[in-house]
Amino acid sequence: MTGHPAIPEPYPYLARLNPEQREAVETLDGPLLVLAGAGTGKTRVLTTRFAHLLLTGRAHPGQVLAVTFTNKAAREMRERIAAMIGRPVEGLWLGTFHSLCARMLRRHAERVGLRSTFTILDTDDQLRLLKQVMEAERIDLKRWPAQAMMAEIQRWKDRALIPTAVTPAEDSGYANGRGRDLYAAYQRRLIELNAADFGDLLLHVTELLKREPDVLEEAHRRFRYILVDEYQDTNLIQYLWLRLLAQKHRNICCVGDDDQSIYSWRGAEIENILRFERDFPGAKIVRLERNYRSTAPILAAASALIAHNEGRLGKTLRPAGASAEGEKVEVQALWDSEEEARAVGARIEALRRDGHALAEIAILVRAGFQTRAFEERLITLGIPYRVIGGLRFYERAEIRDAMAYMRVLHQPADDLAFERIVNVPKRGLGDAALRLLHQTARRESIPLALAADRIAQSDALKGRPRAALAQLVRDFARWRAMLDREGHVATVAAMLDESGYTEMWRQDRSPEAPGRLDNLRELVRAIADFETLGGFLEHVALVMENDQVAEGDRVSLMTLHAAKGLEFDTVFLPGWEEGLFPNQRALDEGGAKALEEERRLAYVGLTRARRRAIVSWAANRRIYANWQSCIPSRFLAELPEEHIARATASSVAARPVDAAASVFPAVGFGGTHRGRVIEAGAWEVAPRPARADRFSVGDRVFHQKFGYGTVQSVDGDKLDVAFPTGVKRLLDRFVERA
DNA sequence: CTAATATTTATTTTT
DNA sequence: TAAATATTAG
Repeated sequence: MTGHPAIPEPYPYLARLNPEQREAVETLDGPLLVLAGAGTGKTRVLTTRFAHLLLTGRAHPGQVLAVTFTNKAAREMRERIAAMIGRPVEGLWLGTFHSLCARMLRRHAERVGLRSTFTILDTDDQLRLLKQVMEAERIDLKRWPAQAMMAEIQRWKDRALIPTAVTPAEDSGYANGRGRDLYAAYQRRLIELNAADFGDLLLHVTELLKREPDVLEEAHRRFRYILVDEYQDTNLIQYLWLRLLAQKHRNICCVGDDDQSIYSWRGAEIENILRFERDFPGAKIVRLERNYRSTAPILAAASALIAHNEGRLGKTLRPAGASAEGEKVEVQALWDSEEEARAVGARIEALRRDGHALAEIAILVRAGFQTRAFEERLITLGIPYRVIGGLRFYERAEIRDAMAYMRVLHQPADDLAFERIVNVPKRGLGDAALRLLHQTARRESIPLALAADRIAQSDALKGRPRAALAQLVRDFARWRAMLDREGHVATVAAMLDESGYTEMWRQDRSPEAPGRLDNLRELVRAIADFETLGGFLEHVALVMENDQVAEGDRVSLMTLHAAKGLEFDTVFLPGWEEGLFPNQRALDEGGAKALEEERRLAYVGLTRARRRAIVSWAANRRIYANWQSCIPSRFLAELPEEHIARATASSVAARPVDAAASVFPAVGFGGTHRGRVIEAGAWEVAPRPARADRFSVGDRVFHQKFGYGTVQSVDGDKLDVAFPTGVKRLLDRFVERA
């Protein structure tokens, strides 16, 4: 890869780059767009470029602003830069849009009416607050769900619109056109609570950069070079923020892949990357097209598929090196989602027998509910797996409760937190007490915590509630004093104990309770990693840590969205049916544009695979209550025939009742594929018995695996059958009359 | 305040 | 269908 071995290279790491990568690293001045296809060494370019800026003396660590979308990406980049430099680098402005904005906003909080201790609200708090605002404005929440209003507010914030900037054209007319007022009231409440939601972090900072020349100047003085990862996923306000920061020096390098833009529904505007050249005149564009990840057939399949999209800058992935060979991409037609799960399970077993690591296998689905069938099958087969995504640690109720205690301790004006814990554990402070608290707080314009103090000293409440409230007020005063003397770790531990919160879970007899106590212990342990309570709270708000420790050799199960940025030797892509993928609802909402985004999702899925991609679709799928027969996804027809091996399970082929089955001719099983015999047994395909062909108790039956047995009971299509090896519960279609 | 009952709604979710 | 949420009754 090195062009001139005779000339000594002052920067040896450059020699490890291919020419395009090298160009992307060495073009330090002026705007640069790096179009980095999947698996083309994007992260390497980004980190090398950062290190190069430092090592050439172009910039000090604090003069580079590097933005990512996820904390994971930021962490990875930080580690790789440290590895290249040879030591951890201090003072980097490297992080997510939100964490960088939070950092900037804390410096200038007072300019937007906040204090630097402001709380960052999560989605749950946001919604609760908005509901309160809407109730106060006498909006009928049944007619106008707060959820929808929240979505609209978020859309406005993504588009950099403060309440006064919302024009009728941007207003959907929600709540009889009162959306804008509600938005304004919501923003006022946030300031009163000394709080900001996620959108505010960018909104406030962008407003500051626009309005306050000295803030902008300071930023320009500081940031000489800007690096942006995943540029295709930026929304309008992120784009504006970047443009404001970059307008002076114009040293902005954006890395992205328009073909992997899959977050438009979160406000991402693919147009940002498509019109980069117009936004930054004189911009240079470098394309990274050498793919170091996947085999030629996988790349050919992915390329052919994505070529069906119109709005793209255009790139072709070429296999790097000698990976021109490889297995064809398999396309399997199965009877239903259960057969699909069995086929995938059997294939995984076979891979495992051949010595493949389970950690190198992933099942990528379009929608979360699809994982269930696979989970059940993997459990049955005893194959370890992990589901990535889903519940996050900091979203669990016990963690959020504990966090609320800490928030009240740290920032007594945090009414949302106070409200959450005032009666957790139960203190006899119900609706009536809460209403009184709110009344007092509103009348005197004070936070709830302070109102609690007033009420405890007055005789507005009597008996048990009054004593409980007084106790809570005294407790918080004591914990706050303790915080200064004994530090945050000891204080939080004491607070959770003395408040009775831990005791509440100890008393709880539900099966989850012990796990929750474990989580609480883990939480207290995590606090020790931070110097201050404020630092910890910010971490939790912004770094909703979601990556489970990759312990053990397990199959990964996740959505296609969650898979972006990951890679595996073997990737299963089930559920390629019209309606599911491409998703009907997405199509209904977004039309042709949405179809292209669905296709990009398919592209992302395929390009996750290094060596093997197995796509499948099921002719029947149960949607809610009833079964529905499915048509194969149009994406299947867009795959290039010469790189594809198609197979149709006999259960589908035997029943060419609909158009679905006739699209692919049956190939049957027991055929050979790349020289290996696929045993029919591995597919566990059996003809379905006709509807009338029911079993009754006492019937003798035969099963492929368990042999002969006797039917013990019948429950719909499920049978309990006594085999010599024991009683098994199975579906009637897997046994035949003996 | 809790428990039973009715109602709703089911795509993706980087922060 | 089934889970989550909202409402109502006790």
